[in-house]
Amino acid sequence: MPELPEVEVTRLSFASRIAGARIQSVVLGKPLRWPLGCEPQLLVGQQIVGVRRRGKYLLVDLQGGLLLVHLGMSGSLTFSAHAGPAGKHDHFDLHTSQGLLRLNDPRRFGAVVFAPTQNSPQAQKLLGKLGVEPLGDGFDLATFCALIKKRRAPIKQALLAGDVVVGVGNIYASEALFLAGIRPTTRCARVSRARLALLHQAVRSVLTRAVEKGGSTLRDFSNAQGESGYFQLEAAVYGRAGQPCRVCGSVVRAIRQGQRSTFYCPSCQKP
DNA sequence: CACGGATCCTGATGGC
DNA sequence: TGCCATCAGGATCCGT
Repeated sequence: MPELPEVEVTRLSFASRIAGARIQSVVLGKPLRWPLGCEPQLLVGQQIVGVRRRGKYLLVDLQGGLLLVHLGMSGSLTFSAHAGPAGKHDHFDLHTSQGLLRLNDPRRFGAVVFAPTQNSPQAQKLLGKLGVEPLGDGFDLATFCALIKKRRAPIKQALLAGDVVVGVGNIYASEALFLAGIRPTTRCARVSRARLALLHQAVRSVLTRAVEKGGSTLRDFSNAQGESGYFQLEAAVYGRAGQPCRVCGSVVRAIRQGQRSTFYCPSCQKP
């Protein structure tokens, strides 16, 4: 489901409300992608210090460790004062003194994993190979160019891989490449430095705008307060195959790359 | 080691 | 309450 903007919007919607809460009980549903990695009882009584984000992971800091929460393709979090009974797709409930944090995830590609510290093997297995944060200071153009130039894969695949820059998923990869005027199939090494500079800026701007809009283009996205209706951000190319490009009027095309849909404008985006 | 494909799972949608 | 194929926001694992 969620790319960086949706994860960040989710974080912003409950981080301050859950901070300081004490965990009262943990209820697990069906298995998620990975096991929790500790006895649920270990969490009970711990205080929640805060919620950070790394890539598409939410890091729920506890006094004695942290929970790494990933929403996979179809996950969403809610945090509410009054807890209803768990539904069919509610697979992780964290009852706290300040409300219930609940993960709903029909496809169960998501996960909640406990780690004793962020440097522990459990955490590093998931976080250790992640690329730089696109909205942070570490996302500098020279490093971005150097890493991309080393590769031979199509540029879109490199964006999605997450080991150069994190948080860019299938929707925003197509959107950023459109903004930069780069054909998604172009091999990394063949993208000019000038266009990589445009792409570097496009990644920042498309993600920033999506966070500001409250999480985008996703049809069924809602934040942890259950607020939806955030669909103001119009995609330039994603999901618009056969429709006219908003810039030049050419017909937007859809192709498959690595089992994922890619959309582009054949005249605005040059190979 | 970098790459491409298969894979986990459920639900929505559209053709027949 | 039809059946079947295809597709969906992710990312790991495995063979080459």
